[in-house]
Amino acid sequence: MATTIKDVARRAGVSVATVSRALNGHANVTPRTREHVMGVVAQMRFVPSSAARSMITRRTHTVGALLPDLHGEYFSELIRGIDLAARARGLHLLVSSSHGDAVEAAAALRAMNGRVDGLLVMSPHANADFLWGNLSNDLPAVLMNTRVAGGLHSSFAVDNYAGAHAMVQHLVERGHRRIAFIAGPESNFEAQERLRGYRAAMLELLPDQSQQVLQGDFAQESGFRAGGHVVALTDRPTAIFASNDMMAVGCLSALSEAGLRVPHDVALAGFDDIPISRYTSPPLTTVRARIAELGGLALESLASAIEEPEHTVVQHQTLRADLVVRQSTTPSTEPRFLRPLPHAT
Amino acid sequence: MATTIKDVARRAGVSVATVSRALNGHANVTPRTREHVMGVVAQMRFVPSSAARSMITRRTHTVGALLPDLHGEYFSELIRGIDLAARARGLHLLVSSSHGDAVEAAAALRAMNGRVDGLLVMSPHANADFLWGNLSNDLPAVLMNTRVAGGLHSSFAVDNYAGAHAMVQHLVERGHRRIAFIAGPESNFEAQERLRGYRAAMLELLPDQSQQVLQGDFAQESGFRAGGHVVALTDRPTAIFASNDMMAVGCLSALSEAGLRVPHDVALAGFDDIPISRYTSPPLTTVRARIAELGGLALESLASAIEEPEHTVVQHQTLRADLVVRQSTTPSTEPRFLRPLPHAT
DNA sequence: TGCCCGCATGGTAACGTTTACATTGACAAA
DNA sequence: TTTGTCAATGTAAACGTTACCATGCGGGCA
Repeated sequence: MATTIKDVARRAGVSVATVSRALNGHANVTPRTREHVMGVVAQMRFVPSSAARSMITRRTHTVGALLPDLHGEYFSELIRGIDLAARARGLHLLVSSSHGDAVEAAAALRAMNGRVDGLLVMSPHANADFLWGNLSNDLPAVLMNTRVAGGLHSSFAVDNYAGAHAMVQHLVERGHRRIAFIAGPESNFEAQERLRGYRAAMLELLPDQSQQVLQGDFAQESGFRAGGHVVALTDRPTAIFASNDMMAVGCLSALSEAGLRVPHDVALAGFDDIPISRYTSPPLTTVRARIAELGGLALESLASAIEEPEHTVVQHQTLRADLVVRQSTTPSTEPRFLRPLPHAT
Repeated sequence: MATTIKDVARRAGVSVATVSRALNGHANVTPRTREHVMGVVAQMRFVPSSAARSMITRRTHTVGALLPDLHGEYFSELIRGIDLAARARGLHLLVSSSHGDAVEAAAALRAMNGRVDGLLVMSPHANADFLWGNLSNDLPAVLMNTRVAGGLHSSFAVDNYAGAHAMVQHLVERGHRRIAFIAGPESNFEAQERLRGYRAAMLELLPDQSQQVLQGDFAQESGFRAGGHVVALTDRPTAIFASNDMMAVGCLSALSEAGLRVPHDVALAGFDDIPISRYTSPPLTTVRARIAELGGLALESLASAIEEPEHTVVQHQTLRADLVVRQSTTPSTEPRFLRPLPHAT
């Protein structure tokens, strides 16, 4: 049915090898022949079967992305960063998202095997055993925001710990003492790191204050609930640090429903700097996670690992997380400003 | 290097044909043999080469999604809907997003050829010529939110026209006369339909009022600018209808910066009902576009077109867009309510 | 007992491409 | 003229799987 390289060769009056060479820009083809062949190719609207091609070249020109059950702008930013970098490299992107448990993630991982030249993995289940058990040994993989540190795979991560630490410091500098924290899902590595940053900073800067951690799950709804909870407290915190922007937005909604004004009655901060955080009212003080950049960097690293497997060294890079101060923690008369933090390892 | 079906056959002491049959759950294989073979397969961690497999079966078990340059929650919701439905069907998802111009989109489309069993297309460039020119004729494709109506491909679309119409009607019922509209990108089909709905409803319900359309591009920033513009008007509108939620959020930010209270001083409405719209303050009145459902339905349709190409009929389905009334258009004392609209064709 | 039928399994030709190797022909050097 | 070289092209063998047909074997039936 579909036209093959043989049909093209016949029509062009050359051999299949010549067609193949012309298509792949090989040397040793007369410009005249190449031109003629390409003309026939265009005329017949021939597209080489990537299956047959990748069968022999052992390249699919596709990378897989194994992602957790992500919502909202975090997800779209990540995909955007990856997709952009992939297209620039001429790579296709096979995504597999939203698998709840480890079994599902393992199945997804295995199904990718053979379909992709490399893998981008961001998964709460991605520990060393999981990867070893489900990943073909010779398949390059790059990890994002996971805890497998000393493993065989390169990894990229946002410096969640330092970011959270800096945010607490900012709040303390603004005079806050009772600072509540809305945590993310317990199994999530990023959530753990942010919580760790909060606890460390509190211990360091306000050793006498008790820490106040509310459970959340990174979804807006949980931020809303946490906000409602805070409002009802007798000894209300003067500042709330939500461990992601989505929850901060939910929390903001709960606070304003309760008639509390931000930042006058209570200061509020988030984490991620998703695009929408600039447009809440008041605009949200947060930590810039540069998620798109994370995805792009991970893909670049993966792509070079694919292209030259032997020259590749395993690297673990941490992306700086900058504090972004907006009105949700400062009176609106003060100018907005952006303060970079020193790069943490 | 990698283990092949031959290795498995040799180790199991059977022929490759038997291994293949066992793997694919074919009939005519003794349970005993099958079990034995599967044991060896598991032991050797053998994964069949999907390239070789799809070369002969002419199935890749992958569908492609060609998407425009989307941002924010609209994008993530859409992908989520598609991905979920795809996994349920055992299909993989190859995404290609964010191509600015038609040339880039055409390249992306052609590159998908042969890698996928079918295509999900949402693109401002997706007119009949574009599709015909770049799509293999025998490749099933389903369109989302595009204007190619009478074509060869099934299509699914949100009823943007009726949704926008209903929103204007709601605002009129609440006593508004001067209703401004923040439009989306001019080339975008959805934006056009929403604008058309606004104009038609205005003409029908408030024939003497002049229409007031501000240009936007669906990004928050443009909503923010439009909001700033409205604030400065001498004969200020009493209601603003942003043609998507992202712009509404941006607009809300501009309004509150200017000291205007929503909905007391000015009412505000959006479109899409992205998750965040429930958590703005005040919560946003909007039109529920059910984007995830759109993606899921489109994929279901595509999947059945792939499975039984001859039984498939071209269908054009329009998804009802329900009005969701929240506090941004009603005083907060009134209860929130949800009112479904009659299904429009 | 002999024959036939059906079932489990084996052998092998596809699938469409790339690529190593073979072949051709032209041209220059001897 | 002969011969060697090199560029351009052709030929055919891979790649790993599935599908088709052949084969052998055991059992039921005449």
